[in-house]
Amino acid sequence: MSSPKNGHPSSQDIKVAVDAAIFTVRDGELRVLVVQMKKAPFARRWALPGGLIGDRETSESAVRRVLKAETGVADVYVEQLGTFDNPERDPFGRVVSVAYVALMSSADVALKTSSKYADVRWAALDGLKALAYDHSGILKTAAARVRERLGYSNVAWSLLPKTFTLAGLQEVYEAILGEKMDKRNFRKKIMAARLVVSAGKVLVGGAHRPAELFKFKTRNVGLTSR
Amino acid sequence: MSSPKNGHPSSQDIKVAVDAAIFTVRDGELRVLVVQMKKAPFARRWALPGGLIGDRETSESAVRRVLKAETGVADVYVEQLGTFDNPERDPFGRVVSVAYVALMSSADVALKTSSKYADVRWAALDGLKALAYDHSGILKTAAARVRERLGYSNVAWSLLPKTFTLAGLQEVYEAILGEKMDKRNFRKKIMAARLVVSAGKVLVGGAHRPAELFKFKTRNVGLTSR
DNA sequence: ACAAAAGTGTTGTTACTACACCCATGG
DNA sequence: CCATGGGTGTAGTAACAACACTTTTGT
Repeated sequence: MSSPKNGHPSSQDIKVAVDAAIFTVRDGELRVLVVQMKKAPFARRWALPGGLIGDRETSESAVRRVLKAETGVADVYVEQLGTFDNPERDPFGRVVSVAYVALMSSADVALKTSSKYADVRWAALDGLKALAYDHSGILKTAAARVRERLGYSNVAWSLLPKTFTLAGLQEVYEAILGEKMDKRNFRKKIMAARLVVSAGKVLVGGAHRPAELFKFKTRNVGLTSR
Repeated sequence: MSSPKNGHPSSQDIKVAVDAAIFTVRDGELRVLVVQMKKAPFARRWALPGGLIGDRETSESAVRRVLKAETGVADVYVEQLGTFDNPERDPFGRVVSVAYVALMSSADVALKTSSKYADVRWAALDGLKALAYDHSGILKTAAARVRERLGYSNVAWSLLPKTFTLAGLQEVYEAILGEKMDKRNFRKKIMAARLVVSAGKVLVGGAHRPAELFKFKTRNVGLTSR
């Protein structure tokens, strides 16, 4: 059960936080938003953004608050990843963290370094040194979750503008999965999944044959069966 | 991040609990362990077992502690399901609950009604009225997770004795998935998954042709690719 | 000999992989 | 007319679903 019978023993002294692994695709690769810590013992170390949740706030709204604060973007895909609660994970005291995964288009985001952090950036996953707290572990789990979701859903909508070409969509898939795909097979699979429909327009301005533009049927996250 | 820079604001007043959806297969159907509450406002209502986590304890060890207390069984499959944190979920105060799924063989369990609860039982999933707190929602998510896991892993090990017949294994699958399967296809699939190997013995005492006994190659949970 | 559960193969369908050429446009 | 990326089909293979009879034992 969630609580003892009558009132709660006030003995427990645990804080509840959220951490967010916010992904985007940039320069053809999957990147994650990391922030640079100011204070010891993590000064100059990179970490995932996060913060304590409010007394009357869900963890999901706390994540959206953090997201908004770090990126200014609101309409993104957010999914709970899991709760990390090693008692030693935070040197300042007992904090359990509910971790989330988010996906967003980096196009419309101008990262603004808040006073809270020394720096903010979109970092490639490899070449990222040990993060503060247990964030390296969270990040690893988060990246696996994104790859897993991609196949069976339309989560890619939050990484793309409203209309996009199939080649653009394929680039996103390739960036996230880290492998090249066959163009014909990719298009067949996407069409078979029926998540996407023609926008009835073509992309102009390319120096070559114009590409047909598509849009997602829905921006709600739909898991395709299974 | 998990914490503000220096020490944590003592303002936050949230408790952290665990809840466990403990499943077994009994009489050919999937059942869940529920406990009956004693005190208002949930007196006589059923709920999932759970409790607050200790200051120096992980949520997983808290769940194993609860499991041991309610069933006496220790060696079971346990998996984190997710964290439920609606601020209104607990009328006694703000409690976020880390929910877990567990699977166990009900054969070797004698449920003992602890003084903590009015009653304890293995309940079929349908015909279960609204549970206390938000436990109906947790249970629904938990059942979906078990069905999802079953296909891609050997989690069934914790539902079966050390050696078992393929017919017995199939009954477990049918109970969990709620559908009949074809015997030949089932056996092919199980053999192809290579999670199971002959124990070199046969089941005696049946009034008919003896069945070959099998065992899992490993009791660690192995996800079969994908 | 019969009742009861154990065990076993084949066929069709569907999903995925590999692979190469013509098309439409801008310059 | 050429350079560039857009767009298309087919054949082989692997995974899954449907389906019925023979075998082994106890009584």
